[in-house]
Amino acid sequence: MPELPEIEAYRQLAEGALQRPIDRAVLGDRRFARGHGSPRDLLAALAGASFTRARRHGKLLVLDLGAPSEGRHLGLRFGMTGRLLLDGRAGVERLVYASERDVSAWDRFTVRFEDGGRLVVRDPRLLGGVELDPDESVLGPDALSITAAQLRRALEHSTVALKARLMDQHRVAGVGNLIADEVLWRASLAPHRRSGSLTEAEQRRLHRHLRQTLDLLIHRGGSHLGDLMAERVPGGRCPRDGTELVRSTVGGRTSWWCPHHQR
DNA sequence: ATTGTGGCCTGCCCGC
DNA sequence: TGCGGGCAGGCCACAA
Repeated sequence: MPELPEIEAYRQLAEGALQRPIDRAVLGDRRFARGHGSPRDLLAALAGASFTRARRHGKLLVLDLGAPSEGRHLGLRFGMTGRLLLDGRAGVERLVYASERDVSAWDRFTVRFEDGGRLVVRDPRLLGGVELDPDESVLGPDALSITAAQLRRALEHSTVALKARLMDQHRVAGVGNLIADEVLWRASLAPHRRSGSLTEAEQRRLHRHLRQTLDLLIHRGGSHLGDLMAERVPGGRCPRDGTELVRSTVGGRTSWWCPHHQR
């Protein structure tokens, strides 16, 4: 599924869409328009403009707009099955849990450029969305660049499960279910640990593994390429010590973890 | 304010 | 071979 590494790949792909005059944009499904503004206003802001910058904040891809929509921003979300395509090229090859079929009926949002090219969000399940001027202030620090002090503030004084807190986009932006399992496994921390119970040493360890893991997965090319991924199945074993992994629900999400070394 | 829960959405896999 | 139930989880509305 698209987590931070995939969105980063989409961002890099979208850089190829900058400074290209937009003819018009089309919504393949009205439900894909999110936020308070009307779909009409969203499409009107794009016509005749161009993208000036491609940014990423957690799992939100933001394309800044130039004249005549200077100061406005297009936000793209990809849910768990959304892909980004530019001129027919995909941002990532493989997306776990998502179909890899090439079905244009799943094109929920298309930006047509005057040069004939297209930027497309293809999302079978409609869990993603497009929004004009998304409120970025509700997002926590980006997980890739978060400082140790910021992570400590995101975790402290809470009895909520550590994993739930880590996945709360208002606290830390960019960590999804697969990466949360991978990071906690690497940091030897149990997902159900109370967020505020971490010692300073554990906080530092988690911070180090969070950034290292994201960096690693970006370079490997996907959130599904973690060392734990293949074992997130019944009977799966810890790649570190061979212990059978436990499956439990933490923060409403399926979690796989090692009862031996994750404490 | 904080926290937990259920619903949305639909392709895919498994068992019958 | 076809069919139906269950599963996947990011995000949001809603309740307590």
